Amino acid sequence: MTSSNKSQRVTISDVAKHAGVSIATVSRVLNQTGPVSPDTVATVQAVVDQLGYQPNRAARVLATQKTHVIGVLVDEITGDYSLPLIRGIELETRRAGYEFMMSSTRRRLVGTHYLVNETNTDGVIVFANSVPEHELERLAKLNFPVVLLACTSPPHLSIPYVTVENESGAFEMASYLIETRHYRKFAFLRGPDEHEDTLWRERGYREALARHGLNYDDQVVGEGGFNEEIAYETVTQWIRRGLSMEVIVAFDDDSAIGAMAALRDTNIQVPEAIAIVGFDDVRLSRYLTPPLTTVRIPIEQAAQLAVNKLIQLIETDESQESILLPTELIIRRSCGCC
Amino acid sequence: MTSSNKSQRVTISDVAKHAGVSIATVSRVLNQTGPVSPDTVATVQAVVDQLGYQPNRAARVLATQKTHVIGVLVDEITGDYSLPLIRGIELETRRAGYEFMMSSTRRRLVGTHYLVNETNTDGVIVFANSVPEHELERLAKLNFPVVLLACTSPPHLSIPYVTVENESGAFEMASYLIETRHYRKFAFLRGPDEHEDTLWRERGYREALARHGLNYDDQVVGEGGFNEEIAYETVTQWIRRGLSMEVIVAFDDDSAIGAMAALRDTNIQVPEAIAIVGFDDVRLSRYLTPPLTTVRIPIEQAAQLAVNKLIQLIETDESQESILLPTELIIRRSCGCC
DNA sequence: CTGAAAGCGCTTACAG
DNA sequence: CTGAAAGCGCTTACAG
Repeated sequence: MTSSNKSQRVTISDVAKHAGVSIATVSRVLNQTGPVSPDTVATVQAVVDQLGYQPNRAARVLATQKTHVIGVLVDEITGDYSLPLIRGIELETRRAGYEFMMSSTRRRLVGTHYLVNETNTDGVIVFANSVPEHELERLAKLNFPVVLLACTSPPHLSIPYVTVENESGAFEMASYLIETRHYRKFAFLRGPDEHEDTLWRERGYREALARHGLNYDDQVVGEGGFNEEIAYETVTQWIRRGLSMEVIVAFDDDSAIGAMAALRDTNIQVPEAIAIVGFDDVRLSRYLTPPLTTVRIPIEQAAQLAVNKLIQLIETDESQESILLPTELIIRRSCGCC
Repeated sequence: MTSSNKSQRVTISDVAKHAGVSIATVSRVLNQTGPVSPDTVATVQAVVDQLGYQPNRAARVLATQKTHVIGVLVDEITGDYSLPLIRGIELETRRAGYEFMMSSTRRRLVGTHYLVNETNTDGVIVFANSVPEHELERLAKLNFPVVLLACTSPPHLSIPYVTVENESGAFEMASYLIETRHYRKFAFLRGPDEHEDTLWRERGYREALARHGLNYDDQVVGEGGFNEEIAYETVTQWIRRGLSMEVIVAFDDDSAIGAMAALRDTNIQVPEAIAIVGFDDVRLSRYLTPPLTTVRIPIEQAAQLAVNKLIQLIETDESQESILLPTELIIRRSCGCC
């Protein structure tokens, strides 16, 4: 091995020296800015290749005030929706020649700033409720580019966002269950209140029930927590207490999975005795026994659009309207359809 | 909104001015380096808080030659193993006060450098075969910190690595299938040759078969591709051609899932007619019907260890031995056990 | 304990 | 078409 670590990294001065030009000229050919004679371009290029020169990122960032990095703030990297989300972000940032830095906010060290912020990115994507409102306010005050993913903006901030039609998705699901499957006795597994999805989905279900003369509040309602374990507990309690229901409507697939496990462990047949539906359509859902009826949300596409919107905001300082992506009802056996 | 974007961001000079000290002093209290009087510390801290000052990252990086960012190179962000991998990396980098940048190398633009490299990170984690050997050579020549994850080092480079005991995992699985389940007719769904896991697992299976007087090459062997679709195709062809087997041994869970689908679609009972086993133990596997017998690999833990090793390499320029994590046989119904 | 100044490696008006 | 020089916002010897 050669001596110390990075001392010998080749810089723009090295290239300039070898090519017999100024560093300004090297910079110009590298960035294809300003006029340079073809001969000069050729020599510089040759030297760059020969030396394997790559511009130092920090220096370039400092000079241009652009990082070409976008930040991604999520509450936790867990749950099967995370993967398409990350894939969408990676795909689209790379396509745009950007990089991304992701940080989860949940268990962050108290008192420190977020690891990913306005000092090391050109803008951030904020997933759902991962960042408290006062931080969004701070960023808005700085006029720092932010796009929300999977939630809407606090009204007074009007931050652009990309999310999905939770309300109509829930409405359609409930309508299907009532009109086509003729269910009347529902049990709901809600998500966390902090999570905006919970509110919209509940609203959609309420609305559909009301339309058919049913009252949401008369139904069995419990905590699903967007979480397998919590849902398992809740459903087990329901069974123990002898509550009756025709269908369990989970506010996301993870809690539907927990519910299904709870029924299996109490020897209750799905969907013959009790039907189950979810929300999200994670990869697992189609493989369950029975396969899970659910509402598909286009999370990868939403992530890609959020990236595009953010980059546009960064580069042009303007953003068009926020985006509400359609959801799709996915009928499988768990709802008793076939 | 205030005028332009980032012009009004507060810098160290602003803090110095407000506090009536030099920027050197501000820097000293911020970094807790060098001696500063308690009074000065207090005033500076007050000004920092009041102005909401956060040091510019690029400037700091340029001055210190440390990014506090590690790079993660993967071939593609897909497959269920990606999630624990990312989670492990995020958890451990954050714990160490680092950030990470991830980039997939597969569909990268030809001719450009990797987006994540020695110019914007202090070191990189390279997953499996995502980076060609000549690039590893280039980084080694620069003495740039690299840790391999889920593969071993090219012998002449001796790069530290963290991977799992694929060979003994495969050996144990095969031994169990032969000794306890008494299978003799195997069909293997191999992974891609470029993927080192394929080689080690195959070696483990060969060895176990040989020990029991069976020859690997006499068995049915086909492409699983670490991929559901490819495995589905292969198994469908096997059935169509009337090949017979007692158990399908997939080199990863994704191909096991594809195999299971193929058998279901040809009305062959698992495990009664043909048993199936996988490798990895992704989240889905326990939910399949029947649940999948497989070899669990501790991917999240491996990722965390890789991060630790890399950071140690960055900070002390030395690395202890490479790590081979144990695997665990997970027996479920798909192998015909119960 | 504190400050003036050099330096990190680039980009970009400004002259020529 | 090309170069000298200022500047981006920090850190860190070096003096005092």
